[in-house]
Amino acid sequence: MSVECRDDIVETGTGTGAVAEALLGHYDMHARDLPWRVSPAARRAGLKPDPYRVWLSEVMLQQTTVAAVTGYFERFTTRWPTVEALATAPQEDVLAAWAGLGYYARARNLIACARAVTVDHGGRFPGTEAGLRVLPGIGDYTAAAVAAIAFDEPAAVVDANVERVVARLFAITTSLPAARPEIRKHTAEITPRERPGDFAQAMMDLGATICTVRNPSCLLCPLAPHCAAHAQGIAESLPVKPPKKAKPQSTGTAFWIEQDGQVLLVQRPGKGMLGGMRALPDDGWAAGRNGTAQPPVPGQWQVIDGAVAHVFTHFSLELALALYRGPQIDKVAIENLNGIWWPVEHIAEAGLPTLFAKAAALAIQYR
DNA sequence: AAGTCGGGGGA
DNA sequence: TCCCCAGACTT
Repeated sequence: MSVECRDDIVETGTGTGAVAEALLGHYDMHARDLPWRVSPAARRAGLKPDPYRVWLSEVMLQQTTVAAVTGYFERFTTRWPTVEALATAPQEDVLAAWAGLGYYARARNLIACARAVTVDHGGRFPGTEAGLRVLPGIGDYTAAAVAAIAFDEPAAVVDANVERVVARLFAITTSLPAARPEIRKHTAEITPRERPGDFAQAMMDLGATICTVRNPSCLLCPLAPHCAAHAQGIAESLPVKPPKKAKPQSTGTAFWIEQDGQVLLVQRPGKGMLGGMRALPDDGWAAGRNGTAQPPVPGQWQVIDGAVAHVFTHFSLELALALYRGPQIDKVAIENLNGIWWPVEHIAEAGLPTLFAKAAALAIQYR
């Protein structure tokens, strides 16, 4: 029996492997300065990240870029500095603060998770990956990330950046998602017992700044000597992804009913598209389905066709805007249909999702 | 395994 | 335009 010794395969165990060593050395010099991050220097001096801030940032960052999250993170942590503060906030306030960030189930789960941590765990996040994993809105990735970054667990943190870096490091040509188990196994192999949180963040920094989807900067990459895809000249082609499906086009109408300086809003159903969010009344458009164009009340309407074009994850929407032109409406009767009369001057604080914020901005021009 | 669920930034 | 992003959850 022979033993092959390769410096690009890192042993599991107590030591820091060659990949982790090279990566952490680079991270110590080039870590991004992010609002939720404890710098590697501060971290090594003993400063621990606040699990609440780590968790909040990770949930906000799910399928969302750093640039989009930064402002939201600052506003949330200023307004709700602790998990208990967030847990006791009214749901509508949290959803309104989340407006524009997208994937609103995250906000609903954020509240549920904050309340579970406060009520069931005395305000302290579970310190293990398994303990975190069962909380609302915390999946495989987020459980591993919080465990590693906030609690120093050597968890395998696999996000889209790590998938790309690892697929290239090991020249994995199996297409996603079939390659995921293999990627996870290799990630676990190269994750060090020392500084697992910095390692995870370093991998994500690398994916975001050097090991990019297109035009990776292999000449600047600290892992290039260990990278099988780079050696084969196939880095940019990995990971292999399945072809994506075409997006159907839907049409719908949103309705602007304004009286006495107030506009009629509704709260959308708690699940599904834009669930729980305040919105303009609409005609029931949905994924791959057109709305009826039927107004919620009879009367005279001015219709602006093609007012808003908006692209969702799995379909595109062309939204018409219908402006109510009278006669006078019984406002109390409308309220009984779950309507909310909102001052137009303060529409920005209604927390409308971007689609309806666009429609509202146009309506205000035409009123 | 496939579908649902936002929005914006970069090329 | 197209592509992707610190994914989770449901069916």
